[in-house]
Amino acid sequence: MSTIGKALTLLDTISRLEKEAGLSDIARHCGLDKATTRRFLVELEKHGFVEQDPETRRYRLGGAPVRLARIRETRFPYLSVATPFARELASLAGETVHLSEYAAGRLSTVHVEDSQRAHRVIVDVGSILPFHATASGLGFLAFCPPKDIDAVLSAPLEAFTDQTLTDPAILRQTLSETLRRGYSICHHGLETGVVSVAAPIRAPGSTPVGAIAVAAPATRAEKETVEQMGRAAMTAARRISERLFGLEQVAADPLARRAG
Amino acid sequence: MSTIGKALTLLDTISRLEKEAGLSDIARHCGLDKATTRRFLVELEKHGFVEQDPETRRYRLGGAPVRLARIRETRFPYLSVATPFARELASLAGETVHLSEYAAGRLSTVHVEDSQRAHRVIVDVGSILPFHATASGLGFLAFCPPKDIDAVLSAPLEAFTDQTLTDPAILRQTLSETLRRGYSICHHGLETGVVSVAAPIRAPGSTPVGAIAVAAPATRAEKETVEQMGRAAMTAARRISERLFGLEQVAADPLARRAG
DNA sequence: TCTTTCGGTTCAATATATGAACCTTAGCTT
DNA sequence: AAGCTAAGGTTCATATATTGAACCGAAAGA
Repeated sequence: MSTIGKALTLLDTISRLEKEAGLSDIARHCGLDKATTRRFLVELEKHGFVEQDPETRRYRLGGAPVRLARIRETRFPYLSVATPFARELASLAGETVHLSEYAAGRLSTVHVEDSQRAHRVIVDVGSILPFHATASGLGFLAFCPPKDIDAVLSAPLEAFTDQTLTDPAILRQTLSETLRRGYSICHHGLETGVVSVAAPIRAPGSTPVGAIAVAAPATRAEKETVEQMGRAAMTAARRISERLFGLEQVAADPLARRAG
Repeated sequence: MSTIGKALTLLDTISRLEKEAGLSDIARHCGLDKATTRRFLVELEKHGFVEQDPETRRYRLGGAPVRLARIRETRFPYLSVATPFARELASLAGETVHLSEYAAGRLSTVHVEDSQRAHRVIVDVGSILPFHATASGLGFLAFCPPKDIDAVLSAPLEAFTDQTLTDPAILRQTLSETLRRGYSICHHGLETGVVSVAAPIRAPGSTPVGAIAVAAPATRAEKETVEQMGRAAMTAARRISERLFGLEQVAADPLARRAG
């Protein structure tokens, strides 16, 4: 792997640590030499991607990504467009809603609207959503071209619970159901006791860019409730997609839709 | 410079381009060889820091920084804490307000609340604020330790307008006034016709982490108005700082402030 | 006190990055 | 339509940056 790749992997590792970590800790997590780790950290720090606490000497995520994220957001306002719909969906469903975005071959959680209930599903911002074991992943993948599906299903599929689907044939069937239905359903895929539904956010006829999902405790997931949540997620996803891609088309080609 | 440094500089360059750019364009902007540029872009793309448009083959900022930024924001909620105060300040002052964060030796704009007026100052999210030529920069620097001030003032200082202060002696005086006053004032430092005021966001007795600034057209910047805006910015900065660092102390040491 | 582990550094060995030259395609000029 | 230019992308010998075992001093545990 190239040096850049290693450094960015290190950054990713840091982002996944619960809290600030020391040099040796980070080196161990990344499987890198301490000297190498240090040089990477120093370089990343120079550019603001990590920070070192001057007292504890531990390292944490820096401020540079914030600037980049804000720039991206002004050009492709995924969060600012989707968040209000996520909030609406959360209050409608009374359950935790999360938004994910596809980047670097992975689907990662970029926003969470917590349910107001005491008993609710907790989703961490920044967590990676496996394609085969989450509603978001299935809802996303179902609308991808066959080669992407093949790529995911031909890799080893981890069983996170004893009910995680790992058989490619069954998953293919689940995906085609999802495609037909318009939203995905996932029972206990990543964590036992959680049922979730999701729908992809996408330009018409194009690969999805992310997904919106509702996650509920299984005790509140009657068949009919799940269907309601699924349809609501699908509607939210469609409205977000229209706002993101419909308007962009207007901006790019004003004649396409006058007075839209 | 290390390969990592070069790659991150390239990423920074891309973030600064107005719009998506082609390979040769990017190579020229970075002063790198086309082959090198390409390898960097491929590597950055693998990790989601840049995206390539499959049609135009142009490159743009990717989604990975969004995930990192959200993680950082959950650990250090700078934007979510500061934004409401910025909005309040913007409506109070009736002028554009912007928030900046210090990272990688630079102060960069991470949020903007636009003034409602037709005639207003425009600030771009992601723009870099020079320390000597903006209210944010001066307000930040004034509260930094002397060695940081020396470092900035000993480097060449660009004159962005014919009124930009570039004389280190005068700047030192401006900084000490700012320190005494609690907020900075900058007349036509970066752009002619703009007057701005700013105050640093900081833990007590510690180096600032950013600044909040109000920017107004010079035609609306009477001496008294400027003072009012300055005091308002200072108040906003103080309240943001308390929320950020006051609460953190409580969390770290619950006995320090019971029933806060 | 002794031991271990920490953050951080050094330098010879070596793996990696580099860029001139190249290819192919797309658009423009003549 | 041929000819030209510049685009994106690739190759491979060369040059350079990366690597990691061994090292240091400090600090935390035993």
